Amino acid sequence: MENPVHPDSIIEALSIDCVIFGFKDGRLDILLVKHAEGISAGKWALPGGWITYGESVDDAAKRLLKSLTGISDIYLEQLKAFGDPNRFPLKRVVTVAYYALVNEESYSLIPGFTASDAQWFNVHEVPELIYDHNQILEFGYNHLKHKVRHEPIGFNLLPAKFTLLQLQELYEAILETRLDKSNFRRKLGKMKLLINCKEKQKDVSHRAAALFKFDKRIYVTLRRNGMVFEL
Amino acid sequence: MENPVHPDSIIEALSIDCVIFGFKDGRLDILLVKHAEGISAGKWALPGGWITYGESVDDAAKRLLKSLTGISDIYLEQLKAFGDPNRFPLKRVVTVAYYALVNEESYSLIPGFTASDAQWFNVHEVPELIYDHNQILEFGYNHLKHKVRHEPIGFNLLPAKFTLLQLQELYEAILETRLDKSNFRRKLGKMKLLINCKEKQKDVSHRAAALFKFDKRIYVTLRRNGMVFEL
DNA sequence: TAATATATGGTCATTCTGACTATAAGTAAA
DNA sequence: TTTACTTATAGTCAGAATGACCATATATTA
Repeated sequence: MENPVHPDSIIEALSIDCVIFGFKDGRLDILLVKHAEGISAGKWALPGGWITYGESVDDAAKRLLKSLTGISDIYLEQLKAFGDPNRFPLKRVVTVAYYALVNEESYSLIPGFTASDAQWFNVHEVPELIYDHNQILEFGYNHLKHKVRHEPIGFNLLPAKFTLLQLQELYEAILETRLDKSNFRRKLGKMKLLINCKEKQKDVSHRAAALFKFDKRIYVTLRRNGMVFEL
Repeated sequence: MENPVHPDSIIEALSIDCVIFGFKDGRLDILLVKHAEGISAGKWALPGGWITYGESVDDAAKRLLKSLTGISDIYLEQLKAFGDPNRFPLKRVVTVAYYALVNEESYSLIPGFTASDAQWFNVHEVPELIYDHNQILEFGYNHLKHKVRHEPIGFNLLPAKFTLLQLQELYEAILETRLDKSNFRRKLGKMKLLINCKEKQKDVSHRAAALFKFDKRIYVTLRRNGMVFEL
């Protein structure tokens, strides 16, 4: 009744790929790695790799993300399994895609041993990627657009303390639309999701804005019960 | 560069399981099959099986659902991959769960060759299932609850022509809540999703209600742009 | 001191919501 | 044939939310 294979050996038919979103200066970015070895060496791809027999699929996603980019302890959630029979050359591989939200400033990218480079790309200026990775990215972006309107997950893309304008620009970047500043604030206020840090922005050449953090308790409630972020 | 295995042989590490919801007489049901052979013979389970090298994961889900229950051409969408290393005995198997919405009356269940029985169970009276199938079911039910509030997918559970009360009872069953009849109608009316068939209900012992069908064009728009079904 | 950039708060007509009420149109029981 | 019962369908109304604005405050830089 025991697993006949070593827990460290990989499951040949299964891989992981991560769609990692970052946010900086009002732009929504996506993290890509350049393959250092294998059949797609030199090409850009979503960070990913193989699952072993000893770990859960979720754990594999965490491990791979960390080993390829140095990023850990972030919002990481399963997106979808991609299982077209011809999506991968050489053999049949189904990949389980994950998506993650990162505050870009908090992490310095450290390309791992199978990646020669790791870099942020504007989500609208992505190069051609290997296999079906462009499709996976597209799917992930659409998923994010939908999800951000019903759950307060966008905060994972911001630093711990942020201004209301930063938050608004984040939503504008994701949803590709312009929002009314005053109405946006009113809506956020009623949600009770934000806590005023009683601090001011620094080093800006205009009136400094108040800094906010978000209330994790309310966050849990809103995630459970859903919310409506029609802006 | 060719796949070294026969397209009909199965991918050992991957399976499919389907969470199939049905609706009848105001009750939300779930379809289960009783295994006829193998290590879990005699036990209830979600309908599922193995993926072959020659088919996509989506196609495998369709094939398995049809061969186990006789049901085809329905709303079937991927739910999530479940990948705990110990979820399946004997060997390491990751399963890709799908969920489907069916109008119960439109199909007669035909247990397939590896299932000795196929039967609808009230979603709140489900027996103990094999492996992690109770967890998968739970996940699927929560997913449905969320999704039904942002996309007009509930209609897949109803017959082609239905009354407004039937639609309301469907939402009440899924969301486990009571809704105000008058407000429900007003909201549906504004959505422009329903088309009056200009027909009346028959064989009821009270005033007959108008029958409606739903507008597939509006449906596509609402799925794309999202909607809010706060009732 | 003026120009300008952003912050922050407020107005107001319109629409939406939730809780109710009222009437209509059928069947079934008295 | 009248009455009871069931569901259908329409309407009311106060309060909340929305979208498009406007006004003022506070900071830096020319």
